[in-house]
Amino acid sequence: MNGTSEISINAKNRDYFSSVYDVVRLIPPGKVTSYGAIANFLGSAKSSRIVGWAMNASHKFHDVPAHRVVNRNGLLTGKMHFEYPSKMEELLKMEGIDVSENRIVDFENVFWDPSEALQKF
DNA sequence: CCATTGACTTAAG
DNA sequence: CCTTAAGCCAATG
Repeated sequence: MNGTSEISINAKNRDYFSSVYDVVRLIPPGKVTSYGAIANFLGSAKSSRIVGWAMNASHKFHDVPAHRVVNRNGLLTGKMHFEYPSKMEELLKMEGIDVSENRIVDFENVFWDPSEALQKF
């Protein structure tokens, strides 16, 4: 079989990466969360950078709404990694989230904390 | 195994 | 609000 490389990547990253993707997939439309919140929910609050690492590879997984993950200030720090820089902002506004100057407007009101919304598994 | 990197976060000035 | 610096940890070469 020739498609084993992609599968092996998935298998190798299954532990942490897949857990991150699971959480991101559960973010309700119109809500956002932060890298640190995801890391905290997964039990490793200091691995927020690893969550960003996982998101960098999330392009392979079409079900992951990466635009709903921002940094703890509500800044769209990952926008440069989309197909084009304004894509992230467009996707957010399409869900009713207002964005101004690369920042989520009323960030605390649209913030979705997986630790409160989800049961730990 | 060592050095570098990074879609983070916190603290300090 | 701005920039630096340090801590952090997995991936990458």
